[in-house]
Amino acid sequence: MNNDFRCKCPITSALDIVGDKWTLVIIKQILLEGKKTFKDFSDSDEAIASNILSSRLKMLEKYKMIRKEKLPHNKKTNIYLLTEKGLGLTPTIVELTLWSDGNVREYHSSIISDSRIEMVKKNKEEAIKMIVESYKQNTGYNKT
Amino acid sequence: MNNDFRCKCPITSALDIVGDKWTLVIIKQILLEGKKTFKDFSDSDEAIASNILSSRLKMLEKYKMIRKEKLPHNKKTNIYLLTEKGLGLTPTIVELTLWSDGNVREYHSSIISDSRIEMVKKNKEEAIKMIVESYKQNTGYNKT
DNA sequence: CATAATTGCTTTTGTTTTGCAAGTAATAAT
DNA sequence: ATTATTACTTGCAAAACAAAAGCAATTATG
Repeated sequence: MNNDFRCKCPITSALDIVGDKWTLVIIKQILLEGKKTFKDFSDSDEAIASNILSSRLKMLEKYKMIRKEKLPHNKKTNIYLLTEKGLGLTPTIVELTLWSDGNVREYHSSIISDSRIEMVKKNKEEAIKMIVESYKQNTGYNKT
Repeated sequence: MNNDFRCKCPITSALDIVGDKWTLVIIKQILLEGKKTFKDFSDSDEAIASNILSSRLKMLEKYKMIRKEKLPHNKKTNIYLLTEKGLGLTPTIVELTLWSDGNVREYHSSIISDSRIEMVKKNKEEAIKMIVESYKQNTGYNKT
């Protein structure tokens, strides 16, 4: 596990886990787009390949950022849920959204603006809390 | 340029630019560690390979997140400075730091804690402003 | 209840990106 | 004038990624 990390810097170490093209996209999809099954992720706009999705989900489980569950009467479909650790990335995702909104659009004019962004601009702290609460509500969140 | 982006989601588009192992590390080094030359980055703890460093610096320039300058009496050494766009990632970097501090240390016990983290925990908004101001002060920041 | 469809993967086969080592041209220091 | 430094580039091996196909288990359908 220690070899997953380049050095002792906290930022670099965070990026050793979430610093790639897909990890935060998957977390975003769970947190903000209600996605929760392998199929949900596969079908997304971002079109992640299934082998990469599989490896990322395993990594996210390894670091306890998500947990895998089944629904009572379905032995097949896996439900991937964010843990507190995973939910802890909400502020990072919110800040990335704001940065993108202000700085990336000029390079990519068709970026769409989530309606929640206005809420975030008005009261960031509150918006983050609401996003997390809303996620917990929608998933019947209970365990860590 | 349009092909640099996977889809219309702002978060995914942000990650199309900064979503990799190195980009935010370089920005962190400039913002928080006073690094500014090719050599500074090469010599860092993270030990980035020079070809990757070179390609990342070009990409960061392309997206106007950094600019390249020379000092008056040195025709050789390039000085890489953050633009407003680059500085705009300060909140994201701060949030990543906080997340790492709280959630990654258990997997990597030798992570060190920047002294500024306490300041950030006390007053996030203020701390972000101070980090940006401090950077501008130290570099004699004037252009965009 | 037999068959078809779906889900959650794994495997295979390229292609692209990364990492390491070495090399180089220009400038600066001795 | 020679040596060292800086900012790269090049070449090659290794790792990661991507697209497509395959497959086993489960679930839905006629």
